[in-house]
Amino acid sequence: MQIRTVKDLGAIIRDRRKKADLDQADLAQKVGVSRQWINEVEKGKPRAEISLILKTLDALGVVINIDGERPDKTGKAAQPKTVDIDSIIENARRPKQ
Amino acid sequence: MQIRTVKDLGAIIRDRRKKADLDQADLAQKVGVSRQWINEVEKGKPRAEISLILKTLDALGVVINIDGERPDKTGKAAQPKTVDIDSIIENARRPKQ
DNA sequence: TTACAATGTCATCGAACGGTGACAAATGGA
DNA sequence: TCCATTTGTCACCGTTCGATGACATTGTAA
Repeated sequence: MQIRTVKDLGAIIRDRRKKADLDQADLAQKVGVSRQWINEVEKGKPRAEISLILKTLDALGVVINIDGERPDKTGKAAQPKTVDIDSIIENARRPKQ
Repeated sequence: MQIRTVKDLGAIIRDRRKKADLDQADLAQKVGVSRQWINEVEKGKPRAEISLILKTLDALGVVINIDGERPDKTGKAAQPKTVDIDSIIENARRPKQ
């Protein structure tokens, strides 16, 4: 499954927590955060700290990985497969602003 | 590649930024954050906001995905493949604390 | 070396963090 | 239904966030 938003992340965490037969308090203790924090994160808290998120996923045995470039049609910020000469020239132009 | 720590994340971001031929200021503008924030994140800032991290990865065309259970030997918090009856019973026991 | 771009670092500031303690609402079993 | 567990939500508080502006350091091409 692919993760693009904090809501995706919250859904994953809630799903895995339930599959592990843990309540929010159990998971909170395992991770070392408050029960309220787990609750908010599962609902998609946008400003949660990345390291706590990583600890939470780790506690649930969830593996995050990165693929190569995003396939063209899949994401909104598709990457050009070839070198973008124009942008390189643009970057090389002297007055950046 | 697998991501387990904020340092992994920072390394990915720096690597992809350079491959995209962007400097920190370019990426910052694309994501909508300050150049300093990009700088700190690339060095493994542990308390960065998850939503900004996701926006950054998206801007770089980096796809994050989740696999099933972590393979036994790979991670420190390995998940039992079978149902853990003991922990279920423990959870079911009346006085939680 | 000189000069400029890129990166690293600092202080300041308003805003939001996460923890705690408490209570209400929802859920589920007897 | 009753009752306990779980989840959702609130106010308070000390800490840290990320933006800004400035300056130092490093990298690199002329």
